[in-house]
Amino acid sequence: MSQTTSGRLLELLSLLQGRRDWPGNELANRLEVSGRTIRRDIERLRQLGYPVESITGPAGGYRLRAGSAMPPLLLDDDEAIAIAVGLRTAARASVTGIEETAVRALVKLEQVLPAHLRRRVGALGSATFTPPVEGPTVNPQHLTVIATACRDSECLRFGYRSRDGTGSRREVEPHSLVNHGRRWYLAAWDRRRQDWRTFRIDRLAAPASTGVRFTPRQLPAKDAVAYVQQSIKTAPNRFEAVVTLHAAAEEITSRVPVYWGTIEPVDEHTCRYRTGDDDLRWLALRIAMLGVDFDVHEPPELAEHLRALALRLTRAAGSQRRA
Amino acid sequence: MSQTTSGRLLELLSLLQGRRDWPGNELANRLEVSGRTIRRDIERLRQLGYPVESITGPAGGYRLRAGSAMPPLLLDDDEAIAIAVGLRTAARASVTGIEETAVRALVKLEQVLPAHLRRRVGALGSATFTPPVEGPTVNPQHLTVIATACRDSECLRFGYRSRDGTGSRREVEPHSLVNHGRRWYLAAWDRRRQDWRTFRIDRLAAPASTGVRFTPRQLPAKDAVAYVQQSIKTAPNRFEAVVTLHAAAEEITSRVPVYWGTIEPVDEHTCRYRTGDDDLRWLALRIAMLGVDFDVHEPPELAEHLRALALRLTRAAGSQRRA
DNA sequence: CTTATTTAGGTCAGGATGTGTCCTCAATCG
DNA sequence: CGATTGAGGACACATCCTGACCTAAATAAG
Repeated sequence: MSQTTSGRLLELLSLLQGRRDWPGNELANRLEVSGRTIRRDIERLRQLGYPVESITGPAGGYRLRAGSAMPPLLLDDDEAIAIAVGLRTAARASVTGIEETAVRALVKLEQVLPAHLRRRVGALGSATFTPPVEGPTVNPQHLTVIATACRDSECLRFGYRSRDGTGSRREVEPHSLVNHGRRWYLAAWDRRRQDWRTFRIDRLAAPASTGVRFTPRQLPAKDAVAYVQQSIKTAPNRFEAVVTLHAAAEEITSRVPVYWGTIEPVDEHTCRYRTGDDDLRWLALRIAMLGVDFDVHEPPELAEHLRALALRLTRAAGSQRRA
Repeated sequence: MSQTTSGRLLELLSLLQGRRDWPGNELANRLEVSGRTIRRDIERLRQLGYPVESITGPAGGYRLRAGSAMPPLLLDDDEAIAIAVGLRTAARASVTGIEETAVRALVKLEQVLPAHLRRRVGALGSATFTPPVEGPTVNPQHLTVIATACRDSECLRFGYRSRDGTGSRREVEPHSLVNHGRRWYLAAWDRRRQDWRTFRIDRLAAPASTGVRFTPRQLPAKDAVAYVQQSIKTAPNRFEAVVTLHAAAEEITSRVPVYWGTIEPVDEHTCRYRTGDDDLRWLALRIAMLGVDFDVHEPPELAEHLRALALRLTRAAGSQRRA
């Protein structure tokens, strides 16, 4: 029984996080120490920078307030799972600009996530929402494997399906994981080809750390984001749409995430919308979902697709018995 | 300088969570203690149940492994934000079955989230994805306020817009927050009406804790979920759709989350899909997104809406210069 | 194989620290 | 006003923590 006091401090923190108000003597009973020690422990927490409020009088007690720094979070199993799942979706979101941080936090969490919880997260992850019309999806498992390898400078091996469909096995020294547009990219040094490459995460299969350490190289660019940008600027989406929306620009902008394209006002009641995607169905739906009238200028395939879709809807509606 | 050792233990844990491998003497430098003390601290962590692996020899060091219980998570600012945002989306998801836990974790986190971080989360939250055609959205801020009040047995005050559109101010003793279908409900004792009520979270405005404590009452049902179910079973969706899909049932089931309706096979190439929503546009899109041919049986409004949509799409496609 | 590096851990001495008991004060609620 | 609850000083005692020093074992590189 040596570090009872450190352990007790953590337990105390955990109790304070789990409920708002704790009378001192209840804490004393739980932790099996005298009330005086509890007061001293509270003082210790305060000195560590975690503000504990206290209320005197009957119905008084202690309460952990928000301070200026994050205290250690003490989570139970379910909460840890919820956080893991939440971070996975946040990492996948490609909306908020925190995807990379989410992955970093996920790496930190997964490193210490007990095995039985990891299994539960995995089970939930697969049951999780699969968008009906999906663009190629990034596997959050892959993200963490890759981010971990980046963080720890360990070589990675994976299969890769390049743009033209040919497959290959790669062995790389991963540099950074970058979220750009709605996609994830890995900037890495390809060991066989002896050169820098970027890989789209949704195109790679079964990434695994080889366990081999490497000494990080200097990326031939200002930073990873810049590098990825310059590597992919030549290869944007398969379809680039230009449409005129019959609605005010302001009305639309609030509803379209920036990464989904750009809105320019034309006049008070119309605006121009540019957006791209590899998948026509997805592209069409995105525009249709806006719920306003519009005209398609580019590309011809989109118009084609819309006509087909319209036909399908008309047929579906027409098949109803009542006119 | 008294509780240097507890503080140092936390710091050590934080370092070990932030990177994989740490040579002992680097830790010693960082924490400004001797190597012997580091070894002792590591031993302490192990005795607290946090498995620290060690590798001897050159290029050796310490490494925090996953154990059988969650260690305290030590997060930096950005990570805390990512987690908060992730939990918010997880709470809103209504897909995975972990929404309630996500809210609980969120409450725990928000209780200790420093003010400046809270502001950043708020900013991100508002910038966050707003679905183009949205059902009534639940404000995650409301969720945490309500969940906190439930946890701490504090009275709540809020405005409520009932089904028929009339508004009222309520003061309640919150009992539980329940996620059901795609919606959130609050089961609570209405103080003015002296009776139990359920409230749809997306219908209430500006919930705030009054600070008044109450002693929890017994809910007149097995549990909160049961209570909410029995209260709402009379009032499902505004529109209930029945359609026949021209695709195999298996193909569809994998792509439709259960709460979005039921699929029954009809024959090898067709199946019946039942789903409901308050919003026709949303309902229509959900079916259209499946990307298969279909026939609408119910309701007539849906057929109407589809025809209108089809017309819009045809016009949009036709307006292109090239045929 | 040898050597250098790194963790493991025993021992010791001296100072620092944690704990319970006892006490007085201050704040708050009914 | 009285009961309850936190704040915190004082003291004595046991415990613990730390750094210094030492030896052993594992491992990677030459």
